Amino acid sequence: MSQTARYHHGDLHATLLREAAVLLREQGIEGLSLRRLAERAGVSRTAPYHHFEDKNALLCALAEQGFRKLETLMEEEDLETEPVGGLRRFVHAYLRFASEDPEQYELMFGRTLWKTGRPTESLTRVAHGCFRRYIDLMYRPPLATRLPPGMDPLRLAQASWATLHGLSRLLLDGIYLNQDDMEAVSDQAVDLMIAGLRLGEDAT
Amino acid sequence: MSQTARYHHGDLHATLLREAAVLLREQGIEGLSLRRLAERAGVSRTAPYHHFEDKNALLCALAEQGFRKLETLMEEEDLETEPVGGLRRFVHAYLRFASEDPEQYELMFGRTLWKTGRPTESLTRVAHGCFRRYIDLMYRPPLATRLPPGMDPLRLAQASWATLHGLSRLLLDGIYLNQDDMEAVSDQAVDLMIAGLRLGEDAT
DNA sequence: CCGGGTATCTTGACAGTGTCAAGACAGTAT
DNA sequence: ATACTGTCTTGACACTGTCAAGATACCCGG
Repeated sequence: MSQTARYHHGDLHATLLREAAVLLREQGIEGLSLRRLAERAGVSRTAPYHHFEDKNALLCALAEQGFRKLETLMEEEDLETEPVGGLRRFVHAYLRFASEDPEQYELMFGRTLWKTGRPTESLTRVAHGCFRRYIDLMYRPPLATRLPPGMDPLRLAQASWATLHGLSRLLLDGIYLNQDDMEAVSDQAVDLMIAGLRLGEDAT
Repeated sequence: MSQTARYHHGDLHATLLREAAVLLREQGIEGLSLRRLAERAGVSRTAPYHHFEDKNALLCALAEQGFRKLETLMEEEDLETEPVGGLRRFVHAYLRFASEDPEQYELMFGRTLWKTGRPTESLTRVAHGCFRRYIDLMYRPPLATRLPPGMDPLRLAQASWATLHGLSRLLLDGIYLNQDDMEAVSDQAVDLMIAGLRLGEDAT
């Protein structure tokens, strides 16, 4: 054994996930084929099928990792003491998350899994947990207590997430936004939210 | 000739575009293969290559059709006499456009063309014309004259389009929005814009 | 210690994809 | 009529995900 090629890989499951993440980042979703992945892991074409049911299942696991990262990112930001500044920093952090690994973001939110593919039960749970955490921001102080009367926190959460998501997509797909504009546009987006929240009236 | 299979199709170019649109709508981008399309047009696998350089070129032509439709849709809405109501109707019209032919919208704005593929010069021109028309809305009355001082119309246009786009994507990819929520969420989005524009102050 | 049983990994094969190369046919202009 | 050009065809290649069968290594009860 030792250096020589072993029949059993040892820790293929983890290796596959790790190498898949690299391949995804460097080559994009289109470049992430099971065969290339297997070759990279030093294993035959069909070996991955003993650790993941499907290509779909592997991609779901990969996306799940992404959502966990996003979740920790959301926990770091403290909106309690500084609502407006915290919101602004969160928006920037979200966009940075999307633009630092665009292909991962695409996988997490794209149609590959949610529309064309079949999202794992596990992925669905983690993703929904992420949304819920965001929505909760609107239901708890300091935001909840400052919403204009009659404004539904759920709807506001959905609309503002949509803005974040739309900015990310336009940027990542390279449609009519580039990285240089991003700073200014995202600040504008925050201003829209703040105005909608009428949040600037008693805090900075 | 007449009923019997002719060697020359006659109008393959137009037929391909027409059938491709049908196939796209019914089967989605993933289901739109050149071979199936050729079969549907009653022609051999490689015949399309005499009318379109590439699969990419064909998809670009298809997306271009979509942008033309979107452009006429934008011209129909009259913001001059009724800014707020017109804006609300425009938002609904945009989302209806996206949800009536989701696969077309995906093709128009998705990564298939803009990131993975190479957008045709012609497609780029039409798409940018569409953006420009939208941006112009912010630079001309009645909107331009009512923007809060210091607000950049370009940034506002980009941010608000991002919101529209994000709503569409979340809805179409079936992530955490469904058609039933859409009405309420889009109204919320309009409210955000209006608040940002401080538009409700002198008109309804 | 040893014999099964099981998890893991392999090769072979199949249907599907986009695309290139070479040849067959039809219409058009000289 | 002859040459030319645009159109369409068949054949082939490399690539994909996935299934079926067989080979190998490990583990656990006897």
